[in-house]
Amino acid sequence: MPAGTGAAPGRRRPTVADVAREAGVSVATAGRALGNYGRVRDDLREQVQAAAQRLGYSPNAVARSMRSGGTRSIGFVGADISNPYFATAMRGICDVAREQGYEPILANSDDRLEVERAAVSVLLDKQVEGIVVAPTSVTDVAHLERAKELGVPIVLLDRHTGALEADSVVIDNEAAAYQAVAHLLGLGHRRVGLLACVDPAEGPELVTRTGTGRLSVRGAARPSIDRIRGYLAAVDDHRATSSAELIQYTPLSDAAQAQRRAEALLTQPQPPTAVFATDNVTTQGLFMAARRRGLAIPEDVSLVGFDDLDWTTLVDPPLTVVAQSPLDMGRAAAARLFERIKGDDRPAERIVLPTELVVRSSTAEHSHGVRAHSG
Amino acid sequence: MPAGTGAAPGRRRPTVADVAREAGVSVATAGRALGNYGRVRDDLREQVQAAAQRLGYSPNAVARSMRSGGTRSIGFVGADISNPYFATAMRGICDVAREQGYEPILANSDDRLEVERAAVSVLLDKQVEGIVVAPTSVTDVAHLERAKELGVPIVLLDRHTGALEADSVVIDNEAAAYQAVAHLLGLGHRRVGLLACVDPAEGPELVTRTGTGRLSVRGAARPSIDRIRGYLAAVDDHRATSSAELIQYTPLSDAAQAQRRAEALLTQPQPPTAVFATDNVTTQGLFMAARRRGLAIPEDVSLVGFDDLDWTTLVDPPLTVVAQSPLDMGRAAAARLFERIKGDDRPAERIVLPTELVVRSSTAEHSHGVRAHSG
DNA sequence: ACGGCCGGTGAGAACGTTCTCTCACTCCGC
DNA sequence: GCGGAGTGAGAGAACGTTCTCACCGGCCGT
Repeated sequence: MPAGTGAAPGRRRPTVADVAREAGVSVATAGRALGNYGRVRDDLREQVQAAAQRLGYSPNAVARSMRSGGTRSIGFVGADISNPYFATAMRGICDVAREQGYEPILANSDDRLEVERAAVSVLLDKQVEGIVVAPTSVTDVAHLERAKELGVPIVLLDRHTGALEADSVVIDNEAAAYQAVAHLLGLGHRRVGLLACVDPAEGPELVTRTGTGRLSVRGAARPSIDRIRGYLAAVDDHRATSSAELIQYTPLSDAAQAQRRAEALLTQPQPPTAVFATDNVTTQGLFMAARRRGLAIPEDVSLVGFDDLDWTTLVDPPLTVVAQSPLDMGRAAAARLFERIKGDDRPAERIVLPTELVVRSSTAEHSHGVRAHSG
Repeated sequence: MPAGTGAAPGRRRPTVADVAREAGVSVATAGRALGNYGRVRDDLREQVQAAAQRLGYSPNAVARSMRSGGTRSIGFVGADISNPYFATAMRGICDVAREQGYEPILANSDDRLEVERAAVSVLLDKQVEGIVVAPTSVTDVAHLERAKELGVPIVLLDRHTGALEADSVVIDNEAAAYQAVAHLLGLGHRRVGLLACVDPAEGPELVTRTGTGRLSVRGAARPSIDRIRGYLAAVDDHRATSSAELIQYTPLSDAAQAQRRAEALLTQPQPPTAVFATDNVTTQGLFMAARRRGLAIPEDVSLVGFDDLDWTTLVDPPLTVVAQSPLDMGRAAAARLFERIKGDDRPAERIVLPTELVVRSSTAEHSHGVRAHSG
């Protein structure tokens, strides 16, 4: 028999029609037997399945999607998959998707709005059934609105926005930052620095002094902004030093730049005795800057970082950090997405996952600092 | 005008037929105007495009794929996207794919063959045009063979196999390991330990003593096996101590287990004075084990790790490592894949990317060791 | 015994796009 | 003025699957 498992590359895939012919039944019956829908006599079913086996038939998911509308694909749009935060979140999304029999399509936005827009557009054209997105902008959400209009549910990861009626999976960034900074202030530090992950051009405009002399931060609920807000609130509540010189800004995903900004922060005339970094890149930059400047941690300067990557316990001293779980966040986002895909139409929900301040050895009492303010 | 940008969620997407009706032309003409094929009169083209704009038309990629056969999707199957190696490789793949107008679909295999098989099968059903895979097995490749038969090119990442005629992007694992171990031996170490990433049940069976009294490793060209081979060759060439007690095995992606094995290695009666770890997980376990046991690096024990993750320069002392570039490997794999997709049918090629031994401060001369063997 | 019901089958439509084929019309040269 | 070439539009097929519908036979109830 010449037909069979020959290895001609690019051979046309057998179709239901081929199987039907081989089994001597109609296309409809073959379809029913293979697709497990409708009713087929048992002997015929086996006959069809045997024929399918012989021909090495497997269904064409594209044709199936075309007919039935469902692609069993979802999309994930994040800034950068090589960032451990997104990589781990993606892992969580993949796991849940696989349980549901779905495959995720990945797109990097590099935190650029036009790239994100294009990515979402392509995903919609590919008829994904839902999208998890860590949005670049929390104001410019027309492309996400369009997805919703087309009936494609959106779940926001890491960032929440009031501009879009969509589920989101976030942490309480303000509270987490507040807790971290309050920890430092509780140790007696009065000059606490901040290394924030915001475009440097944008930063100084965001933080302004109000009429009452306090610093405040404008802007929508991006994680870094909320973390700045938490920092300012803690400093304010504890009547610690509030000064623009204690704040440095650095763009996302630029470790070298983060380190330079950190060095600037640490080497000013009246340097902070403790610093809080708002994400894993700035944390790394901060640690390296302290190292390079020969500062002893925590004797010369206390450090609190963000994200509990595994290297934080490998360094000396182990770092005090705010820990979140991107794996759980990815899982939760995907789980919520599948509820929506299955037709859940409750009002949009904001799912807030817990963070934990993990106190290690990079923070200590400020020995020669101002005494706690007397009442 | 009631029709327009109403926000009824789940509204049917407009099709070419809708646009044609709106523009008052035939479906064929609308298709030509929108798809930029065939010839259309300029005024009609503009008319159609205006109608499309009005209706918010965008093409259904599934239907397009169905008709034309190309899905503009590729697949990537790796053990675990949350592993920095795979995450970075995926980034490289994504970048090249985007340049080509393709989207990658991601699947984790967890290094389990049956999961990998299922993933490849689903990808094929989804009609991906090519697959990059970091295969779990280098012998059981029937599922990859099937892809090739269907005309879907395969590029192997990280692992090469003679069992399949397919391009591969790898590093020279044996040479890299040899270089690392030779570096240690050159520093005067005679008892060099190995922490290898192989299933512990499998490990002892792989490494056996030959008739000439040498240790040798069986098995196909998996990275860890080749690295063991490089280790053995270096030890052998330099007539250093070759002993089963100097080798410990640990399964993939289990940092805790890796640490335990590393401690066992370091605390035996006659411990090694230097250790080589074969991948990033074992490197981390090794470092932590040395730390926990209070061993000074490099005074008490020299360490060489694998993979230059950013934490290797954050720890004290900075680690000597074998560096590879998963980003470049991902890029190269994707680039090769697209050549294949475009019809390149040259014989399969093995693309070997360079590695670099980055000497930092975790390795030093063995001070009180045995003198170099006299001739 | 006959009508209706039901399990089981086949023919064919439908999904939305691309592509082939046909045909009408225009313009040019002879 | 007429034929041929060339341009551009429309009708319809095709991709592979699922689903609707019609049909056919047997069985049951009356």
